[in-house]
Amino acid sequence: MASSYRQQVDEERKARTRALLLDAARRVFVHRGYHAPKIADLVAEAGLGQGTFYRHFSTKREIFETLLDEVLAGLAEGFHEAFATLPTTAAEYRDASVRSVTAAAQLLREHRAEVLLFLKEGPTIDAAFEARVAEVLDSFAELARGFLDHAIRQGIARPCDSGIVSQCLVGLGVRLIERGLAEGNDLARTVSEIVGFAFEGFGPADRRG
Amino acid sequence: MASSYRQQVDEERKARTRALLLDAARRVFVHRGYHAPKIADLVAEAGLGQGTFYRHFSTKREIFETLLDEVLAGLAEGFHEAFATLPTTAAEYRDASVRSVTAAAQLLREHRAEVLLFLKEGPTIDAAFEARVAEVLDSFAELARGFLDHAIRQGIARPCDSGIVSQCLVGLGVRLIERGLAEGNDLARTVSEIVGFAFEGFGPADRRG
Amino acid sequence: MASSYRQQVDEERKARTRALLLDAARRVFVHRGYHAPKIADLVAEAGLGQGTFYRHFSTKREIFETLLDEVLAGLAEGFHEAFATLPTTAAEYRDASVRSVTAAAQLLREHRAEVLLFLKEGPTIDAAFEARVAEVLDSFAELARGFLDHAIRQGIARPCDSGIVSQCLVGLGVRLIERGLAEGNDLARTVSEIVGFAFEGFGPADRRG
Amino acid sequence: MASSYRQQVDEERKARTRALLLDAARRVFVHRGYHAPKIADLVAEAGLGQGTFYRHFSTKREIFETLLDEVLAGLAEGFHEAFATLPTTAAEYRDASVRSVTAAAQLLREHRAEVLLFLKEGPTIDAAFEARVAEVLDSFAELARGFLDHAIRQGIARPCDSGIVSQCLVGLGVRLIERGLAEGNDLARTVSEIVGFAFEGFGPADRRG
DNA sequence: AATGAATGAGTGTTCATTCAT
DNA sequence: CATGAATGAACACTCATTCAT
Repeated sequence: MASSYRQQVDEERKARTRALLLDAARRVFVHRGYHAPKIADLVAEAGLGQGTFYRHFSTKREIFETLLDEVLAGLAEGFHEAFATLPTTAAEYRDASVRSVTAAAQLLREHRAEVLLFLKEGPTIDAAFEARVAEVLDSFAELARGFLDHAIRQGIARPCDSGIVSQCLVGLGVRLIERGLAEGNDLARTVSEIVGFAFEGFGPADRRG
Repeated sequence: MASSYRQQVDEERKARTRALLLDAARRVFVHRGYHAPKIADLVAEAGLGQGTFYRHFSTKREIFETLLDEVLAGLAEGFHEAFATLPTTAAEYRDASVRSVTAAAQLLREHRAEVLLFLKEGPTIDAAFEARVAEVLDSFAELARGFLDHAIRQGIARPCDSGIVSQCLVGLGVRLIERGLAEGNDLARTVSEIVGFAFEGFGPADRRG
Repeated sequence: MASSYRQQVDEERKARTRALLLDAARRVFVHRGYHAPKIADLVAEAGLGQGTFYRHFSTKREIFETLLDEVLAGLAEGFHEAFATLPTTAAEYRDASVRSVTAAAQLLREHRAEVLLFLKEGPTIDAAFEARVAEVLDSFAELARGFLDHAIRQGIARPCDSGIVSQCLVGLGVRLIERGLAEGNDLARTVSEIVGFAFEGFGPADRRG
Repeated sequence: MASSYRQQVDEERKARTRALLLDAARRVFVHRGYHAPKIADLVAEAGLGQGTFYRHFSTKREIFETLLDEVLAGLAEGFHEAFATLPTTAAEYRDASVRSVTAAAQLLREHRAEVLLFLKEGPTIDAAFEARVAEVLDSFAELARGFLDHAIRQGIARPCDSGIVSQCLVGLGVRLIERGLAEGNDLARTVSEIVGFAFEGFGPADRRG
């Protein structure tokens, strides 16, 4: 019993130390990128000993990946929720889009620093990590494409190459995150502009009914 | 003078060696990114001695920046040409856009590897380099915004927040380059889809006249 | 506290390692001078790893200076003692000089290797180090000058330019150290000759009373 | 004949280049010491090409030694002259000493920078060079000892250990050169003090007749 | 003969990793 | 479990030397 208690205390301490490391790593990576900081910088920020790092992670890459796994896992649920329902009528479609995009933008805004980290540094770590980033973005494109194909079939959307257009939507979203165009109080405004652009482009209003 | 001849010969040899280095660096960076290769890898690829590198560049960062200065300088002219004229009527506007976007896409396609290198690795080198990349992308956004504002004033385009929409266009373009959606024979097709999307969005066709 | 114990143990280990380095450096510098040995030679002599050097010192210059700070600090006390008292009568003066010079010579003899190192290599390291050596020698000259001026005022010494004569005394001492003329059993003999020369020169005995 | 003319022109050019190198080396060594400057610094100061150095000398040590051989050769004659005659009477002895020391001091003053270079840097180059410096100083000591022994035998000088006293005289001289105490207009004064000190020491005047 | 571009062995220095405490 | 001193492989960089011109 005593030993089991001891074991539990140790486990908790270990978990706490690990959390300190991950938190420090997040701050350091966000501030200085992936490549510049050394292991020594991470443990210094965490206020821990040099050797402690290796009791929890074996490389800088590993702690970086762990960090982003956590971030992605945190986002996944929110996204699933944001894009849960497929609208069926044209009227619903636009409103639903505004709601979904707003929810997504809010989510991303809350985790902007980490998301940017993932987008910016991820592709430069190694081929495997680059593939992960590509996969995530492609999964968004797939999501968008699903909606778009559905809408086209329903006659709600103009027939178009959904493969290309969905990638455009992803690119557009990434750029807006990078530029921080949904920061401050601009969110509603920005979402409205995005959805407007996505639905109608910037072409002449008079061509529309 | 013999000495002047000697001087010229030496200069040419030096220029040739420098070109060998830059060329090798381009191949290596495109293949393995900025961070992974060591100076030794660059000179090995160039077939030159280790010390030769330092007669021409003083850091990896310097040769990388030189390389991309050359690439950007090479692209600048082509872009200037591609977007030289502002159309005045709605009919012209779309055709002109197709022509310009096609020209730009062709240009980017020819230098895709270097452009991707610049976009992917640039922001991870240091703050100064990150700023340069941001500046280049923003200058494209500014270009787009100028066209858009002009078109809005002419009544050719729907009134919209040109600041946001122009950034969307940049993001969309970057994503298509990254995904290679204008490779192969798809260029005309892709351009047509982009322009279609940009002018009309994916909204219902029936809303248009 | 266990952690305080740990801290102390680590501190001691670090101090021991530092001492090993300084000791090895002394042997190597004495044997081969300042310029010839590489950092690698110092750590090899100490039986330590290459990187260990940089945990304690940042340049060869730094360890050299540290070494000589220690030597000078060690000598300072002895010298202070050796030259503590100002004699007041002519009879005392000569005896006191013999005692002081003997004590100083003994001290220097014990640390001859390091003193020679300081005198020989110090001025060739850089301007700052050269200035330090000059300062030390000048401080000896000042010391001598003080005694001399005192003696002149007391009528114990012949009026002379104490600035020049004190520098002569320093030079004479340095030379005897360099030539090792107080080594072996010659100390008493040498001191006697020096004091004799300093008090009476080599001029004809018959000119004296 | 033509070829012989060409040969002579080439030889002269070579000699001129060699002189440029030696002159530049002297300036650089005097200014920055032996160890700090690289070959590149020597040729830069000479305004010559990097490779040119190796057509005349094979190492930095060689040009340094050549340089000092020239300096020493230049001094040798002057010294020989300065100390040519052995005085025979006490009266002569002191005057002759003043004359000799003055001549020597003038000579050294004219070449002070090179002499200091030799004294300071010489012993830190390698064992062989150190031995050369020691040999030169010892030869001066031998010279002094010869005079001293002669004077003692003549009853002109007080019997003393001429081995020790002659080394004292050398050390005293070296120190005065180092401190520059015979610069400016002080030469006569300094010489007078030196000779006074050497002949009579600083002991009480009243002990003398 | 003089040149200066090219060279690569040699060296200082960093930093991920180990391990005794 | 946590630590931080010690480590040495890895790397950046220098500079004496060579050699084609």
